[in-house]
Amino acid sequence: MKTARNTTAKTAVLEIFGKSKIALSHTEIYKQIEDVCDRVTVYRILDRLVNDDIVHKIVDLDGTVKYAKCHHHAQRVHIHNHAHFSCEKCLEITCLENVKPSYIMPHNYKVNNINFTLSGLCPNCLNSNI
Amino acid sequence: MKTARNTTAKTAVLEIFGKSKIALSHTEIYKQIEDVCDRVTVYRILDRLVNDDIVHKIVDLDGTVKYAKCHHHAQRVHIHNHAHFSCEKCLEITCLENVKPSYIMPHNYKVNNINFTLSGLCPNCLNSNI
DNA sequence: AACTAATTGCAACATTGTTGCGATATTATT
DNA sequence: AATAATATCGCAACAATGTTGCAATTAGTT
Ligand SMILES: [Zn+2]
Ligand SMILES: [Zn+2]
Ligand SMILES: [Zn+2]
Ligand SMILES: [Zn+2]
Repeated sequence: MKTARNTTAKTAVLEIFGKSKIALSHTEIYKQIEDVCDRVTVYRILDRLVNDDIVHKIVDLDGTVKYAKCHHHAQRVHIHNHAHFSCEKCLEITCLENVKPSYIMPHNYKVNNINFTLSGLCPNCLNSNI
Repeated sequence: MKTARNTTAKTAVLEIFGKSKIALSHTEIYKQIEDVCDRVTVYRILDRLVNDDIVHKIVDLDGTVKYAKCHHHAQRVHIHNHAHFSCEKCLEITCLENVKPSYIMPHNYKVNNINFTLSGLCPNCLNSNI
């Protein structure tokens, strides 16, 4: 049993997540705190935050990896089965916490987790497109 | 208008896709034909096959990129909106051509494409698990 | 203050994918 | 069959992203 520590770098990363409404990549996070710590440290902090269920990892349609803070509501059990929206124009990824797909699976598969990502135009880009 | 050519390398790649029931990564393909052509050639062939709608690109939950042959049925319009299954044990990715999710989106989003990937145990690994 | 273990920095490495360019091979044309 | 046009290839070099080992640092505890 290891006890997590509150380090300067970890605090900086959490502050960035607190300010952001969208999902962020390792590079985007690192650029904001390159004077605080090393690249590798950011990777390791993100790993730990994912393991501790404080942040979840999202893989975009093109393979880009991003991270977003989890919203734990009042639920005891915390599962990241919500959908994500990937804007083709501004490339932002947003959590769609309330969008949950329904589907019918063939037999003989055991589904443990799902990943549902939609792409297109986000509200911002849709409006500026008129 | 450029006319595609049938080269040795392209034929080799298509043969591999013909034999495989599951999606394949660039590396998996290249390993089978490294005496035929260069790594870069495999990348370029895959790009072209995707553009020509002969193969489709799949990004796994962990960011792994794979490719699978398209099944064009009798439909005129060809859209890759089917789901994929990613086995957590054998790591194989399978196309679930008939699984299509239904969902409700918030307003102000324009959805152009969806990516729906389920993970868990495939029929093979489920049986060998008993 | 001293101790313990989590965390960090750095360097080195691995994997995956891209680009430029001269050489080669395929296809259509004569 | 020879020629011409150009799609494709090989190679080398580069870029982006992520990982690992290990010694040094630092946070939390006693
Ligand atoms: Zn947008
Ligand atoms: Zn999310
Ligand atoms: Zn399996
Ligand atoms: Zn598929």
